[in-house]
Amino acid sequence: MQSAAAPQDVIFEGPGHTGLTMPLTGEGGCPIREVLDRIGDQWSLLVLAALEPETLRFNVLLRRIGDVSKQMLSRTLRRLEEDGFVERTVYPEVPPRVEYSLTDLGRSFLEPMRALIRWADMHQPEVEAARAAYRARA
Amino acid sequence: MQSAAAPQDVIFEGPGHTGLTMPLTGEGGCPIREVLDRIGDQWSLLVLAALEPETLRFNVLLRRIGDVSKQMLSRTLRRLEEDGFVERTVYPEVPPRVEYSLTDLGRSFLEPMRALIRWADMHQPEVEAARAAYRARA
DNA sequence: GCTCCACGGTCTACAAAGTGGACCATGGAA
DNA sequence: TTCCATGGTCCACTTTGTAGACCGTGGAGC
Repeated sequence: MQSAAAPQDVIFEGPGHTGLTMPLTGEGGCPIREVLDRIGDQWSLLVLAALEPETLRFNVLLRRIGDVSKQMLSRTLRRLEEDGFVERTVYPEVPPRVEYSLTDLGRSFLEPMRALIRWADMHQPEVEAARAAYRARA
Repeated sequence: MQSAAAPQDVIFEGPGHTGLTMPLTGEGGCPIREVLDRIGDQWSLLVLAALEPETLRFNVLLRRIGDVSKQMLSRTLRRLEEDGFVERTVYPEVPPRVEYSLTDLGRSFLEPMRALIRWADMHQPEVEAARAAYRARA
């Protein structure tokens, strides 16, 4: 539901894109906040990226990412499962085997993410330069 | 610098995009982590969006976003300034006036962000459905 | 038979990060 | 004289994340 723009709403529109009018505050549904709720945490994005090429088990994922704690990985995966980004399959064997894989929704989410990652990769030198300039000023 | 792919590296590549090979771990420069360092926090993205249409003063920004604390807004702005996304201009008046505006770098960053926000807007129903299904299963 | 390991987690202290509100100096308006 | 607004910082408190112990099961090695 796309309601009329309130005075303080942001009209987030750009070349070649459909315009998007939205509030910034938490009360109404703000798409930016939606995005942040999904990927704004430390780990979700890394998990999705790790699962992109292949289905992985819990402990493999843990080692692949490296510095995530079991608890956070567990939570992150549950939230991603809840939101329909990731599918969890339990094989009732001993020792237990649990596999995580991307759903179509999760896969489609990575599409726009790629653009963002490429941006970061391309503009990293500019960011570094800005930081150096800032340190020099201060 | 784009080094050769280690076995556990993710080859993050998609239709119509330049491939990107990267580690997921924190040691090497992982572009995903770069992105997260920049926008992964609660507020940076909202600040950038708020500043997109117009230059704003500190307290206006504070009220516009609504539920950000002074401290966090202050920190967020300083970090964005440091990274070259935002420009800070102080007018030596009384009471003090400080204005924040986007730099070209900041503006260019919002470009790929738009795609992500549109994704969130478009796929929100699917996410809701996934959540409902999850609750029903549980 | 006895010990040890791997599996996918959860639980529990502890540490780090975020919050809301008080506080600062200044000058203009009421 | 009192009060407000400015752009912050500082402090106590709460929330969030971390590292590591722990769980039950079964198979491998001794």
